[in-house]
Amino acid sequence: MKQDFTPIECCDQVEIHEPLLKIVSDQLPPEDELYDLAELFKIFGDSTRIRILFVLFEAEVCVCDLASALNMTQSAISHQLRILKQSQLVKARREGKQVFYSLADDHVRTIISQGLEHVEE
Amino acid sequence: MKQDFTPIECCDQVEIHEPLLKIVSDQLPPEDELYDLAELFKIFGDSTRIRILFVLFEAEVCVCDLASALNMTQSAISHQLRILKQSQLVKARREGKQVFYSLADDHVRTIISQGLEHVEE
DNA sequence: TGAACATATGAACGATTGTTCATATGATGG
DNA sequence: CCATCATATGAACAATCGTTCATATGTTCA
Repeated sequence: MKQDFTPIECCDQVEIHEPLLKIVSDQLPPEDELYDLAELFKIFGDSTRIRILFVLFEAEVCVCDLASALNMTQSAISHQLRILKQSQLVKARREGKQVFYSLADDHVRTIISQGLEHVEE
Repeated sequence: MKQDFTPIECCDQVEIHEPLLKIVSDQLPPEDELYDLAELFKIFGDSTRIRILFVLFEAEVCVCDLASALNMTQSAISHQLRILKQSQLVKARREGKQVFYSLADDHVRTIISQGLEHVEE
């Protein structure tokens, strides 16, 4: 998005180009919403985080169990949990020394299962 | 995913840990499916590609019009279209000098609108 | 209070990503 | 065939990302 906006006709086809620009400006969600949307999908775009979410589909789990279940270091899991929490996909509850994580809401399930459908074709 | 798997009890809580490992191995999709899933979401995790898809929600559009509508260089758009096409999210149709792109199927719409719902809260 | 355990976090590193620039490929019309 | 337009692509670069390592914070129990 470096280039300045210039309403130049493209492809020498003024009659296609003009209504297109109108459609785009009418239908495109605002810039910050598009950014947030991309940001959300970016979270799902890592298989460690996906695996964490799949475990949380089944149960509320502490960091240490997540690490051992997914066979990764506590640190790596903790870093990823922070990202998931910041994006409101996951919530944390402390119980003594341990912190238990669970899904923040059910959108996550829906989004991921839609993705799975596409992948499984 | 560097660490070797060792079935060590975690958090000194054998009674929690054991069934968890079972759940994980029973419910977790196979490794390659999780990878594909993450790979799919990675595609949506860029606002340029999201914007391209939003335009394609409305119409079949040639590269050059996409570039001017989204105010980006033809090269940048073309690179991104290649990624979208490789992931089967978009298909291409040549008509003379121009190449028109459109959505490959309707999963894309569903996935993105699910994402939007989450973001708009 | 101090040792032991669970979790969080900052810095550093290699790996991946998106854009730009230059150029190649492909199609059309003269 | 050649010039021109539309698109594709490879190399290069800065920016971002995920993991590791070392260490800090927070909690429990003796």
